[in-house]
Amino acid sequence: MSTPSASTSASDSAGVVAGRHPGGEPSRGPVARVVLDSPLPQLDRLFDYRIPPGLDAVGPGIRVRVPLRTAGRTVDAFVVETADEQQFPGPLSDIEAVVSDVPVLRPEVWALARAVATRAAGSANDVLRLAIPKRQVRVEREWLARRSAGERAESTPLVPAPIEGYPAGALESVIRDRRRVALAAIPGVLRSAGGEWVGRWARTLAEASALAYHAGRSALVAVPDYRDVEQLAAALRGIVPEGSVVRWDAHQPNPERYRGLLRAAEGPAVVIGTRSVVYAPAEHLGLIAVWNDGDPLHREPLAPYVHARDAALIRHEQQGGALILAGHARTAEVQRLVELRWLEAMAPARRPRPNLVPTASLVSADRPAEQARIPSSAWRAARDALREGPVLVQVARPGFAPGLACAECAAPARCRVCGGPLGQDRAGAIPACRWCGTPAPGWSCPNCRGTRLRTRGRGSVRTAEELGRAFPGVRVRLADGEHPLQHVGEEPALVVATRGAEPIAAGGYRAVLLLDGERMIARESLRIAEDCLRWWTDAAALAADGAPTVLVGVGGGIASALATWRLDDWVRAELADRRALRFPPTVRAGTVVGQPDAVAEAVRRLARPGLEVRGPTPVPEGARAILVFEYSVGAELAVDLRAEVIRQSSTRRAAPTPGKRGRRPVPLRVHLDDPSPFEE
DNA sequence: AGCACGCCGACT
DNA sequence: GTCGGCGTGCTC
Repeated sequence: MSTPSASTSASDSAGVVAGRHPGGEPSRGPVARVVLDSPLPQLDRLFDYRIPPGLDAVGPGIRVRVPLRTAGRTVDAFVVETADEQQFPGPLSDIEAVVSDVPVLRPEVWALARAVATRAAGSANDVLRLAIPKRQVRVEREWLARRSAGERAESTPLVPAPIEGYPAGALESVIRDRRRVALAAIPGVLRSAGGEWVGRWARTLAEASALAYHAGRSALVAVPDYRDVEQLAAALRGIVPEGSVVRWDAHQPNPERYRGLLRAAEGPAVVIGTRSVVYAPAEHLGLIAVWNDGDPLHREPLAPYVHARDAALIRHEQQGGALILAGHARTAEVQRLVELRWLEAMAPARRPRPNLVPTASLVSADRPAEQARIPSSAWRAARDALREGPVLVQVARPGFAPGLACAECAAPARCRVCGGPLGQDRAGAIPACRWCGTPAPGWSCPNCRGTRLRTRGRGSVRTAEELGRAFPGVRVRLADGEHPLQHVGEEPALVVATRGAEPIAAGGYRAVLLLDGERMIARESLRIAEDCLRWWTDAAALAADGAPTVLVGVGGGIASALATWRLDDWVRAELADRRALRFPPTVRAGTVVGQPDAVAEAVRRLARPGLEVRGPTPVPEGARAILVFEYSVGAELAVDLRAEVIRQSSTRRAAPTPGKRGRRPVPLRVHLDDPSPFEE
């Protein structure tokens, strides 16, 4: 077989269809082109339907129901556009009903969904699911009532403040001239106009958003999690009118999300939220910003798996406006764009010089057990700082003991169900698997039949207990996934937090201890160094100005990059290393998973210069092939991959195992820019 | 997904 | 002669 073309037999089949319906003259009259709400890849294109007399409300963006093939079967659809003449050559069916005449699919969002899906070899439908929350009739009625009453969300505009910490006027001109920048955030915390303590980064992005808003445009800001959304919301108070801020995150109940959609579509707004906020409606886009794009939460786990940063780049190209990719530490992806001069690098007016102390050596044999993990310099820093205020202690893992081992033979204790490591949540708790959660009471060692367990490593709970004993009289507070804590006051306290769960302290921490650096950096992953720098800089950024941050147990280049805050030098070298190894993001990589013969056939048909195929290799779901390819062939490859998915989904039937009828055919799953082949 | 169309074996 | 097997392809 030769290389498949994207439009294999489009003209043929159109002819056949027209021939089959000799009575079907292309008709005149109002026609709606709709996108069907169906997961089938072969239905992921526009369909023409006649707008019957009486359905005057049909217009772009509204939700309708349409018949599909047989009477009785109807599906939901969004009207993308209306026209006077049909494009489809056969006879058209009528739109069956208008579900709601509120235009919820805005044209700019449709264009974005289509482009994002095409680039990722996925369905625009799947993207629309992220862009448009479920309809809420009550919310819609309230909104319509308010609107017909002539109420507008406008309130008195506030005067935008100059953006602090960057060269005078620099960031302002980025918003005004709609440029795109890689922004180095300034570490530290400050009090927002509303009196709450927030990271400086949040203030900067709030001010940038306000500038866009005051120019009569919308700003979209994507952050990793709801805690960051709250910081940003706090930073925006007093900077833009209350009614102009829309929150867009999964933590919100659906009615709130739907209300947010309607509000964002209404006109200029500052829409802040987690990854899917990049799909929020914004007819006039003044700014799209992504905070901390290295955080894995920006990866969308639903097909077509598009990273918020990538969606933001596409949206910027389509709609213009300023683009800001900001973080304390720059990602390799952003560094690549800086080196291509597609992004300008923008640094603070003065290089931040946090008081950072790496301590490589940990050996302290003759000290009490509680202190063994903490070098004396860090110990002194904590003790001194605790006289003045809160001290942050960052650890790698939650719980009491992240690992357990046989007390006799020292073999690591593993889960009988999945082979994962056993751990303990509390001292003396029943051991449980850290991967699947299965408890393991009455454990016995498969190696030596021993039944006693010994702890390996220290989680947040154990660290907190030990520090409590070491600093009698000091309040110890715990912050991790199970014990969420967003703010602490300025009274002395030891705050033990897992990475990423650090609360903000009023006035900043008087000292920060990064305890498990050695353990964190030891993990095997392509981006582990990048991740560590992000975890450490984000924690160091919570320190009060001048307060010491001690990185324990890590030396070498990464420690000095952190200590000197020369983070861009470091990521430049990192990207160079990856280029030498042909690793992302200097090339793109993707995976194709499905039945072994289907995957094999797909990769055979996709072969081309600029594409390297690794595998297929067996995986639980069948087989997986890894595609490594140049950016220059990405667009074409995605289109051909998509054609292959459609071809297989409409021709392939039951599994090749004979005899077994009705076996569901495993669809071919495509995941472009999948990081998994490079982890472990 | 459903469902129609189509081209080969045993029935009134 | 035809009823019906489910393989193949389409859904405006």
